[in-house]
Amino acid sequence: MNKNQPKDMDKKRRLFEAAARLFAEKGFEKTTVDEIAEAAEVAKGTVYYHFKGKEELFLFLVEEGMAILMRRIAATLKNGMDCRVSLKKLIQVQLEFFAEYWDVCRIVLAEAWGTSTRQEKLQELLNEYYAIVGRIMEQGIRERVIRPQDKEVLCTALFGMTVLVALHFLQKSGPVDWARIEEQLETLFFRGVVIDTGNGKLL
Amino acid sequence: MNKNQPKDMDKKRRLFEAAARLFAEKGFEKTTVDEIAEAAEVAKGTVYYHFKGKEELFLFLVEEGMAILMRRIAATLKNGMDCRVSLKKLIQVQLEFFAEYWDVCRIVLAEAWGTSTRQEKLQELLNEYYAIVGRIMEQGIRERVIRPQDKEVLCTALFGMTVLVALHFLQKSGPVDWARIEEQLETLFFRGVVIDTGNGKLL
Amino acid sequence: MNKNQPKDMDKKRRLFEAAARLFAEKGFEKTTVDEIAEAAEVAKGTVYYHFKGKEELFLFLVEEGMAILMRRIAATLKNGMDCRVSLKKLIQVQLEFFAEYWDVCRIVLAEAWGTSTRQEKLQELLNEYYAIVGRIMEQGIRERVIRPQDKEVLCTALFGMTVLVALHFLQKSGPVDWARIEEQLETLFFRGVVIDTGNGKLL
Amino acid sequence: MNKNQPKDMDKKRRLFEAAARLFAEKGFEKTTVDEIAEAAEVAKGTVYYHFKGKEELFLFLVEEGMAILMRRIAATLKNGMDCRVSLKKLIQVQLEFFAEYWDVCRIVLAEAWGTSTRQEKLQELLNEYYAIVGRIMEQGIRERVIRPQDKEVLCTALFGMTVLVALHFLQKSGPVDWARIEEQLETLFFRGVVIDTGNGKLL
DNA sequence: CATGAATGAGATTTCATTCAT
DNA sequence: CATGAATGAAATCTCATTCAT
Repeated sequence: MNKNQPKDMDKKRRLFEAAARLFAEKGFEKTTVDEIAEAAEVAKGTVYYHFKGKEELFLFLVEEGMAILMRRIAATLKNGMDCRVSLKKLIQVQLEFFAEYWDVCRIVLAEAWGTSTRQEKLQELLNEYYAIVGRIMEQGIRERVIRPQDKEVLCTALFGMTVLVALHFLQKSGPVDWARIEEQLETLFFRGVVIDTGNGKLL
Repeated sequence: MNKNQPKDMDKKRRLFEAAARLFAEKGFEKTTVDEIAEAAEVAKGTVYYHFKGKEELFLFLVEEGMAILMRRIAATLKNGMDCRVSLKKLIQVQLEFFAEYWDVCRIVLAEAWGTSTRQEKLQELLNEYYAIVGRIMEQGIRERVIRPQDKEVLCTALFGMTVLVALHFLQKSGPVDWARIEEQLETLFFRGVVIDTGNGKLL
Repeated sequence: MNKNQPKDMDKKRRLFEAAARLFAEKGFEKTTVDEIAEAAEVAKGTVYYHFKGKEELFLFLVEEGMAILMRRIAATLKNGMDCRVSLKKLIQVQLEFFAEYWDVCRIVLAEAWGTSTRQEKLQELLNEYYAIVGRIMEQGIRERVIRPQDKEVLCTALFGMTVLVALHFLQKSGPVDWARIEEQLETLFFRGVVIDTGNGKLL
Repeated sequence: MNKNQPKDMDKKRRLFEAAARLFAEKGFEKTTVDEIAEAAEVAKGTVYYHFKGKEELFLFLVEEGMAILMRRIAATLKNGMDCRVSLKKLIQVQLEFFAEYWDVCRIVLAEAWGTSTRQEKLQELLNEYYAIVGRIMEQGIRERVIRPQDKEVLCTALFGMTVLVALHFLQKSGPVDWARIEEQLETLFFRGVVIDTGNGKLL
């Protein structure tokens, strides 16, 4: 038995990847355990050997994904950083993550909006994320760099624009110019869409 | 023969309303046809008399919802309107719609991110919406009111921030101060988060 | 209201024809009342206006068909006819009938072999037919023209060969040379397949 | 681990046997999957574990049945056999098979006359059978033992008489004298019904 | 470690028939 | 005469989970 053949390679990882792809493509409910096992090229029983059930596999998936995002954010943000730099880097890290973990991202978007246990868990994970971003916003407002506004609006708006833009471009086939998108999102989030007339009036 | 008695009210409509409520409350998959029939106070067979199946009922729902949004947008935007006013009203109509048709929106949001046939239909509807918003952006850019940027980024970003903010607040129980949210989104989208220092530099 | 338009023409007859075609194509159970009504271009309720139910429509169909066959046979056979002529004419009439009422014929073949009420009724009709043919055979045996054999075997064998041959050629597309088939069946039934060696031995 | 206990006996085989019995007793449509599962002493889900659905179970059944008939025919016919012996044995094997597999035969007979996909499969199997019989007829005609006639007429006529006679007697309750029927069918097929007058004239 | 046959609760769907108009 | 919306009993099928090997 050659343990180095792809077939022998970590069945748990294969399950993880197959599940991520399928949940993203068809949603949690429409994806069957049979399909996951088949896509991962393991027997159905193996799913239940590694995970307590479909639900646990799902949570494992999402938690892993969010943990990765969190680690990346933590690695990027330094104490004492200018909040504008923090936000700039945050957008950058987010776009990178969304592009790399497209599947996890779609899963979160698709499954976060109900009231089941699973969905509450997702909300929790999102809230953890909002907490981090919220602290940056607070700092900015304290330092009078950011317009004093409702933190929750700012966090969810930033997340919403970033994630939907990323998803939109990933759904289209063809190469994506991430640098350009990042720059435009940054400008949009920092300065808005309206060209400054210099007279302080928007309209 | 009083056609206005609740019991005489079009059973199809009753089904529509029951389904919208239940799908939003519990999601498409978790809602059973039995429940829909019971909530609509019709026999189970009646669901299949009016709709080819659960799936078709769902699509009917989503199309109706999007049609309502489109009609509201069309009724609000006038030719020759300043594009800033148009955008302002767009945000307003969207938030209103999200709040009023939370249930349908949640369905759309939860089902729009995959790649199956059902989801393609939703993508199509979203693209129609983007087309309308895109025209406003183009006008603004032409009139040098809006910073020249990628239309697609602007449209999806606007939709993303609006929808995720709305969803976030609707998820939390308790009353929502929509006027405040609307104002903040407007400010954010028009002027960005960074306080203008007057010297033209962001950082 | 022009009563002469095809659409207004005898709805009962239209139902009859649609049902015959559909029962023959798909069998009794697989054919739905909706389909019959649609094919006949009448409302579903109309089926129940003219017939007590699906079962009755079926029986009406088969009885009509068998009655036609019986009438044709009665019109062809004369008292005092040579039994060989009778049998010749019987084969002829049968082939004609099978070709003309292919549908009814397929229905009988497909639905006669169970134990439900419907199928017992069919058996009854077949037995009426066998009775007539049986009388010819009896006469032939009495007159020492026909080899004395079990009447039931002779009747069912004659019916079996005629109906399956007819069906086989009707199922193939393209024109059928009925005269040739009739002649061959006659030879086969009268003289068998083996060429007479004149020495009285078959083998 | 005694594999020979009835309970250990392949559940797929138990399903097969239960289905064959029930389909023949009550017909395909009237037999429910619940009944089949109950008769086979397995859970309903087990039916769907082994077969894609009721339809597939049915086809599996018919194919098995036809395969048995084909094997029996192949085992009986030897190369170089006199074609009269071949035909004699063919009738014998067919009658034996019809008597033994009455249930499967009834299914085939009841379902073979339509034009749907299911029925096309049956037509295919019948054509295979006709091909074998056809070769015997050809041989006989070449050897001037069989009256030169349309092969198709001979094959379908032989099948038709055999099957309808068998069915007729199986339908009646009570014991059947198969030897007598076989002998009569043989005489009929070989020599026809008319007593040879020696003068070469039929009429 | 891993398997896959087996399960059964519960879902979706079908369809002959009824009935008010 | 004819309709077609409505019904509900009964059917088919799905699928997460278990468990003996």
